[in-house]
Amino acid sequence: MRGVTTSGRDSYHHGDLRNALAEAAAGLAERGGPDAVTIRAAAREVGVTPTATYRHFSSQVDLLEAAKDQALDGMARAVAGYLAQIPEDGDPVEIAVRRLEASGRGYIRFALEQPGLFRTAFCRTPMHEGGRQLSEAGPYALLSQLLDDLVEVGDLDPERRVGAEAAAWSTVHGLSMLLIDGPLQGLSADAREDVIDRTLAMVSRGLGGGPRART
Amino acid sequence: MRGVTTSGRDSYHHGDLRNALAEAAAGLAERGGPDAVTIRAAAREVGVTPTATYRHFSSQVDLLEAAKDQALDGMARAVAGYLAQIPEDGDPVEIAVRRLEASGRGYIRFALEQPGLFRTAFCRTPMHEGGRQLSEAGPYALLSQLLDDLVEVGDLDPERRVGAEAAAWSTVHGLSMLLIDGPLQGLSADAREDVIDRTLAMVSRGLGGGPRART
DNA sequence: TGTACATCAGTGAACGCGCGTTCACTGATGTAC
DNA sequence: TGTACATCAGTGAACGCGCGTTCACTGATGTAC
Repeated sequence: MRGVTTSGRDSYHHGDLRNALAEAAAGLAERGGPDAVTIRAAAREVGVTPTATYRHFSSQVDLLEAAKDQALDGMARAVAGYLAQIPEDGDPVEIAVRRLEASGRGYIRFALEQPGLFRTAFCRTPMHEGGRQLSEAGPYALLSQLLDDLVEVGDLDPERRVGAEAAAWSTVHGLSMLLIDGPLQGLSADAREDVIDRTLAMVSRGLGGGPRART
Repeated sequence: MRGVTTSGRDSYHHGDLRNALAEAAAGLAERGGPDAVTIRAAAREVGVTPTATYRHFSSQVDLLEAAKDQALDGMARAVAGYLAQIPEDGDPVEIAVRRLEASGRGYIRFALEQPGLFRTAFCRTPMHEGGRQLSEAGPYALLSQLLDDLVEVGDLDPERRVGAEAAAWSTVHGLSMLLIDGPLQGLSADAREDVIDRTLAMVSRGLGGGPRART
């Protein structure tokens, strides 16, 4: 019955189980964080036997990593969204500074709006063997570009450019953590915005220290 | 046999079970993070029935919170240790700046040396009802004091003093996370030290922006 | 100093749960001829 | 176009695990008289 159409969705063969499971895993992560991503729960959600999962994922860790990927994608989208709001014309220095700030803001916003996904994106995973994930990661590359722009535009001293990714990322990441799980949890919306503004300003100042810092 | 002495350690009555369990919980956290803190494991470690735990802790969460407290204590000690190394005499500005830096360094060191405890100190706990933990926490109070000192000494503009706790803490906390669980995991010891130095310098600059920043 | 008894701090067995994973299987699909 | 058969993607039952928690209990402790 009704197994006739729509690419075999409810026939014996699912047709797209891997993606369906990955999305279910992301949904579980969104609602309950990394701990909620279990094979049985994902299978349940899709309406399939737990065993079926093993046709597409080698283990629970494998499934969790799929959820993690989805979470990272979501974060990248959020950051890109904020970045896109910055007008492209005007003073190049201001643009570069505002773009960096916008990316940080997008990062933090994502953490606040999707804490489950955020936690999943950064949850521990049984070691990938070989830490080659440093410069390859999307967010890292984007941040690098933004900082390069800052140098090119003259707001960031090249000598201070080294390791600036880590410094900027640390602040924004740490603030996200403290806001969603840590001692900054209970802040009112207003207080939160203020803290975010001030913290991002500190990064701009501490990194650039260019002309704008003296305004 | 040998149940005669030593404050009844191996008699039927343990004598100090609560503390023993709390310490066992901390040990579990040290080795395996917050997830390793279970009632059964703690009881096993102490050599006691799981049920006995319920004489001293109302639930697993209660026990986990004890481990969390121990972890926070350990962190406070680590920070205090670094702080104590800064000489008390000399240029007041430099002292204040170096003290802030030392506290950050102690924080990060603790995270690197005791990742299990660090994760436990900041793990999620089923809500304490009423977020009054903001200004009461030991680390927060200490940080506040250090920043006040910075203002008093003239290196930190009072206007920038507001919310500076969050900014400084965020950076140091975020860097810790990225170093132990995140994309900065694979760094060599040297690279790690460099990143720490540069990140702490960014904070000093971004916060103070006082005379030292122009050296 | 001795005894009766309340209280306290443990034991031991058992429950139900959800989990990851394995196994032998069966229904659906697609391909060679 | 039709049929035989290999392959693939699921099912269903079962395993063993460690967990949190409850229950009725018992041995040890300390206190009143």
